[in-house]
Amino acid sequence: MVAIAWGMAVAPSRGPRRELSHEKIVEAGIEIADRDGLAAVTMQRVAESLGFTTMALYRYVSTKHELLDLMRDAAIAVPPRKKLPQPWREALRAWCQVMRECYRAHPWVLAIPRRQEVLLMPNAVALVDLGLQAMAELALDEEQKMAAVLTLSTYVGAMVGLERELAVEPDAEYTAEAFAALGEVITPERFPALRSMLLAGEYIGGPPSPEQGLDTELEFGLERILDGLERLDRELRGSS
Amino acid sequence: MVAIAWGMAVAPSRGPRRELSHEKIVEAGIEIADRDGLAAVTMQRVAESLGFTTMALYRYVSTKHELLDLMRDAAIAVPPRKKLPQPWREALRAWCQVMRECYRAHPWVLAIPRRQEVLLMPNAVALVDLGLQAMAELALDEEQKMAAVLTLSTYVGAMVGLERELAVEPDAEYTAEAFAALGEVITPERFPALRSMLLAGEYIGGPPSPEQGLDTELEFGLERILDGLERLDRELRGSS
DNA sequence: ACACTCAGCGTATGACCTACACAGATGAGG
DNA sequence: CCTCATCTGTGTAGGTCATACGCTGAGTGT
Repeated sequence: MVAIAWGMAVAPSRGPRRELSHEKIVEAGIEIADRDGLAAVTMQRVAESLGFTTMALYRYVSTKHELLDLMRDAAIAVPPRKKLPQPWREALRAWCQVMRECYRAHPWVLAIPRRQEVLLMPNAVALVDLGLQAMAELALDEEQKMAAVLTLSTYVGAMVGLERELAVEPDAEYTAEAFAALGEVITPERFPALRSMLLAGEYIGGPPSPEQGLDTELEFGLERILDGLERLDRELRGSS
Repeated sequence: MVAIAWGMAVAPSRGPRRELSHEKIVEAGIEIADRDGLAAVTMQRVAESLGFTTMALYRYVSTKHELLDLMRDAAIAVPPRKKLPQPWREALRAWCQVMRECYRAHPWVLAIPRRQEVLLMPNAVALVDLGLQAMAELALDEEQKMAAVLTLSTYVGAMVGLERELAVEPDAEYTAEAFAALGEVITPERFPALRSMLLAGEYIGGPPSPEQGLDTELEFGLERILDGLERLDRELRGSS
């Protein structure tokens, strides 16, 4: 499966000529997911959008989940030879921006459960590499850099994921009246810290978020993490 | 649905006595999810584990997803009157620890797609409140505190979620040999930063992770975020 | 030329969620 | 105390999915 993603799958030479290809199938799947969401990606629908029967797909893909994995990796492709700005802080911001754009363009990616192999697929690897490049000038050791890459990518993915999940439909129960009604159960003694904020409408996904997603919040967390990395970098330099 | 979670659902007084209850159903669902994973939670199986027919559940829950939402909120209950240590940094660490334990005890929680309403359910609210309590002494304003709560909870959830996803089964393709084979496609010019680390086995989920999950990495990111908050706090105090 | 291999198709099976109608229980109002 | 609207749990049935299996015919290495 990793082999397929790297384009190393060996096409058999014996039988009839293949009319489909991994690329076509993956592309069709992505198109459907982009338009109608991951739930609409059904073996049937992918096949018929290509003009084939459902079972034809199984000559190329051993399981639906394998198709999804391939779709993910294809969807998170980084623009090749992407140049990162300087200094490292700007580079990491740009890197996070790349991921954010990927996820915003293909939000369904974040709903696909991950297995270990996906970490070895080409675009996942490329993304990690780019993150490491961004941190080239930092004084962290390799293990720390890898942990930082993981932290940032996980964080960005999770925030965009949350944003999309919450945005699926403005919920009928998530209104000002509902907030007010909750004022009765959200008593000061049970929820000392939260009560005032909730009544003021200051709550997750409340204003100003509805329009702009969780952009402000994502930005906030991102800057904290970068600050944290900066401090670590300084400490490591200082002690050497 | 939010009403059900808050125990404010009005039981009708007209018909036959109810033999089931939301609590029993949710509990049965949790038990199955804990034992066999979220995929095993099927209306049929929940019902039969209680000795009823599938359709009986729909008198209490309008949709399977509603049951899952209720299960989540029930599963993330914080020990009541949980005391947080001092100072704020220790408090936030403890808060994250609480979440981590929740997610480790009920990993399936992280696989349930979230809708806006879930943010209004009692234990979700309690968790936010606890996070805010932990930050009481910080100089951040309310919006910043809320963003910090969101950042930390999202981050911890995502890391534990990733950990569980990757741990489902040690993948057959994720071995030392596979790494070596990838050495051929992971060329220095395409992946300048990564190559040496990959060959040294220093990669996400590689050693020392297999045994201990992503604990080290989670800890790393957490400390960076806390450092970032500390810096922001200092800046806000300094400029006042 | 032959035999083996493989592509795409049709059919079938077994989960699963959930809509709908039914029979009996139960309590509110006269 | 009677009556009837209301609600409970049940049985059935329909629709959607993933995918196993066997078939036909195409193309290739020997």
